[in-house]
Amino acid sequence: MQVNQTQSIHDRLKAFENCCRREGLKLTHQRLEVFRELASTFDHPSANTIYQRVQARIPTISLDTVYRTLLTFEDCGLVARIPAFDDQARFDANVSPHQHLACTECKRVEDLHWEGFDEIELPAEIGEWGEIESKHVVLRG
Amino acid sequence: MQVNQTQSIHDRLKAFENCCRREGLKLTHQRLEVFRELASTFDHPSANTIYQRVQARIPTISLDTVYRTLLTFEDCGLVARIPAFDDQARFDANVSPHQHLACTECKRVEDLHWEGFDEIELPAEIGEWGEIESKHVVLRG
DNA sequence: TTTGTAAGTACGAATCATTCCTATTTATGT
DNA sequence: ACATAAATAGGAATGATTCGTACTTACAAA
Repeated sequence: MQVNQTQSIHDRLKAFENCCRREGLKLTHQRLEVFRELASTFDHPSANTIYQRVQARIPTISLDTVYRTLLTFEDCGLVARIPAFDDQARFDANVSPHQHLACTECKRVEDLHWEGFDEIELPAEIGEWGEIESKHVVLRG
Repeated sequence: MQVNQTQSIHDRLKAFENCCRREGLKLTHQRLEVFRELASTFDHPSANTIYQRVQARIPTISLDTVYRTLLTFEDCGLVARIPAFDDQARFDANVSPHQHLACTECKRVEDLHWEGFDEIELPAEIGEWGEIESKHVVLRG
């Protein structure tokens, strides 16, 4: 049950509501707006950026709530944490498999659809480990 | 101008000295011990771990010096920074192209030689960007 | 070998992202 | 409408990393 990028915002919010119900999460104003914000942009914002944007609609929201909400969503598989830079995490509501380009100059983060990357086989030694959590690519521009 | 993993510690230290001379870096006791420490293990330590280990030989060394030294080495291409976890950077004196497995449970980081990964072609859109800085893989175990 | 000096270091303070604490508020089942 | 467990706000705490600055040292030139 993945949130597909091609769905409309409305459909994605419906899917979001279903997911919350399924996971036993309360459907709060804050969670709805944080998700809506992330689902309606493609610029992979940081927690602080999301905080500032959501403040326009919920002036009293706290940064802590944004952080907690994003962590909750990450645990549910609703959003992906992108380790684009080592000082600040970025987030993406598109959880379908894809990679990212992160510019170390302008701090922009873009989607990268890298054919072949997800197809090549992982080395055998990985069998001894566990589940793959993430694959990440960073470039300088 | 890469420090090859197969070289002996002695040869690697020689190569290190040459690199410092070439870059106009003073060959200080602190730099030598930080490099020696990193070049003699395979466990990809954090700055703080390196600090603690080097303290055995230089009791007065400061954590700040370790951080500055590692950054200097990174700029020279003497060590690689591994963004294994988002709270703490790890370092590797092996700068030849390879990947890493990072266990989110036990925080161990291992080398991963992933045949094929370095061979597959990058998408064309990357031409518009700049130099590739790093490619990164994380797994959970 | 001695010396001048720019580079490097130590150490505490500052920064910045993220998380914790706790009193207050709210979504949701009954 | 109510009870209650979950969620939130806001400020304090944490932890990695970096700065400011006075002291020290590697190294080149004499």
